[in-house]
Amino acid sequence: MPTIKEIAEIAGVSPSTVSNVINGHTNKMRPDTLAKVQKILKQENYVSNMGGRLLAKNGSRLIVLIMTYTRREEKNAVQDPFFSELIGALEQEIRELGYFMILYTSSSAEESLRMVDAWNVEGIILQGCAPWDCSTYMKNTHIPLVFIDTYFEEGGEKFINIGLEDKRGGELVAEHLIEQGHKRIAFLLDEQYPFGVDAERLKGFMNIMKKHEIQFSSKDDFYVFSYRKKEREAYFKEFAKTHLHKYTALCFASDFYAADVVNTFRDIGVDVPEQVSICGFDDNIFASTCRPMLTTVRQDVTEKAKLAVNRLMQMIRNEPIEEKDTKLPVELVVRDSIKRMKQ
Amino acid sequence: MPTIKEIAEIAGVSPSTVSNVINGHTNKMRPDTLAKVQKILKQENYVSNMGGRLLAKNGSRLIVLIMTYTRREEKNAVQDPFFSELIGALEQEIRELGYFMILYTSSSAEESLRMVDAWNVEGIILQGCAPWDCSTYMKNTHIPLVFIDTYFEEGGEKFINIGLEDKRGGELVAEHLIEQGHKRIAFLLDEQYPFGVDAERLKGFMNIMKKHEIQFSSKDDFYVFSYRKKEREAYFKEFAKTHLHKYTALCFASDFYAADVVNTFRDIGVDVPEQVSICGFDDNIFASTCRPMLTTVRQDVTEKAKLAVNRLMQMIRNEPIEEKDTKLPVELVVRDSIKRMKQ
DNA sequence: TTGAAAGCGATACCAG
DNA sequence: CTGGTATCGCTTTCAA
Repeated sequence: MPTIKEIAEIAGVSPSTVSNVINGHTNKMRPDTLAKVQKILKQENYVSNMGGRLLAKNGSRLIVLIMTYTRREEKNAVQDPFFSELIGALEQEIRELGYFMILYTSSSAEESLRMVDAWNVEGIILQGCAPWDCSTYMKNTHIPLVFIDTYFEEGGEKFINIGLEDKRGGELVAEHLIEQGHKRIAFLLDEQYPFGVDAERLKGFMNIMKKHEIQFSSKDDFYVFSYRKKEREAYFKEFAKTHLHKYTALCFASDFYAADVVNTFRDIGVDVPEQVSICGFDDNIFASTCRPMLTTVRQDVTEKAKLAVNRLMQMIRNEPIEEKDTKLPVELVVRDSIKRMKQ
Repeated sequence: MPTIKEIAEIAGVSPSTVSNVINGHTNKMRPDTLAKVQKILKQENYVSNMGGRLLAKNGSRLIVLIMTYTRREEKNAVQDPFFSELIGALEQEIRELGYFMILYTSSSAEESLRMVDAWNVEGIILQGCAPWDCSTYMKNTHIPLVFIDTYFEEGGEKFINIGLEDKRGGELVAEHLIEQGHKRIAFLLDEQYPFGVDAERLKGFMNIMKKHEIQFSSKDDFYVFSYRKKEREAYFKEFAKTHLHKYTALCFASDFYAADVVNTFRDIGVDVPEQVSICGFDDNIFASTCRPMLTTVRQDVTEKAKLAVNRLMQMIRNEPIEEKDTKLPVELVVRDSIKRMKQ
């Protein structure tokens, strides 16, 4: 791995000239020196030493993806195909732009930011940040920062976020169920006091229920299960015994849980959708890998990743951002887990 | 973010002394200077600048995970929970050791190695490297390098690898099926000429078939389907019509495909395990998320990740490695996808 | 149009 | 025991 100095020597020019060629400061340069240096650069297989770059305060070409798992800390979290698809798509975008991706699961905002400083990171993509943590990040760094799927407590209009029409998704679910003749519907979540995407999905759902004057009480028809597999499945079994008779349809904020319920119900002889309809959210691999296949709301994770990186690049290049909070469209995908009720 | 020089100034010592404190060269140092510097380091929240470190040829604290997708390039690859579990576990280990992880999906070995040089990477973990590519890596770098799940074409004894008792896994499958009274068994793969883990799994399977003198011809009883979802499912449906009657059990080299077959068969009214038994491999989330749940061979991905990082650290610290090719144990997990046949 | 030199932050050697 | 100084590779400013 040759250095700039060595290249310069071979080319018979000074290191500055080589540096200029590399960095494209090439407007007032004689074409033949340019050509000569470029040729040697290529032929010697020059790779710029990142240590030098960093130190000289040139860009580090480093983007860090910070993932903060708030719950589902167990294997679930990491086995969730949403994460791997996101990571994969992000990495690809970043690499194709000539950047490198550091993956960092955050224990604390402070720690994350220390490492951002240490590495002179050019941009941060933050996934799974809790609303109350966002401002910690914003206050303590001026590095370009893009949130993914985040809803903010306050001052959110200053943050750049790539999210989803979560509320609309919830509405789609409710509209579809009502259209299919369902009138007694429950919503199940893994969090007593939902926030972020789950809260929005629920909100949209409730909006439509209200609009159509269908009975739904967030006290009686909203149920909370555990994110831990064993407890969750026990809960579903219990639910089947004690509450299921009250409903014709059950809604979930993710396919992961919806698929789990379908399986658990099957194990105890509850037929989906004959005895109860189930609706998921995300349209990830679990939706089509489950039988019956889930009716669900589709989101395009790869698109989300691409947009996040593009937005970040705009910030890095100091371009103005017209749309700070992007909400990608959602779409209802009708499959087999919802039964049409007799009117 | 203060620099060493600034810390030195505040402490009233020289930069060298501060550096010595940071790097633990502290044996011949007066305890009070040590204490003083340490205090200021903490109070000023010192974070060492990685550019400086890199340039001074101190460790970069960088580990790169290179993932080479050979096939299943589509969403499957990246949605495969194996990858996310591996990535997650690797990141955690690496971070806890005070290192940082760069994630890089490789287009070519050369490109990967250029970036390894540029960043002064301390260690490489290589997942999914095809046998014929391994030596490219080995020949062109002296950076510590650990392979995951790799079988080598030749000279493999020089490589450090963390793998699985794949062959034993194949044996377990065959033994179990035979024990359950199956005599007509097919093996299905997504590759005409399997290599790596798939080849070993198949080999182990065939060994046992031969040992028990049960008919299995790699010409007639070995089937190749496509890794593309649509084509694959079409293939399975066709298979059900034309070949299924010849077998009582079907073996796969991954839960991903086994679960897919279970679902596809269900769609066309083929009952698993009543009409045919199915066996998977990996015991990942698809195995227990599928109905009937899959009988399969368990591997511990997290353990694999931990071992890989530990082995890499040994190499980085120049410690001798007693075991170059580690094969983690496998275990048969009996669930519901294999029927006991009448003898 | 090109080059010399300073400086970025951390380390290590050697002198005191 | 501590500090001065050269060094790593690259960028940038300014002078020629």
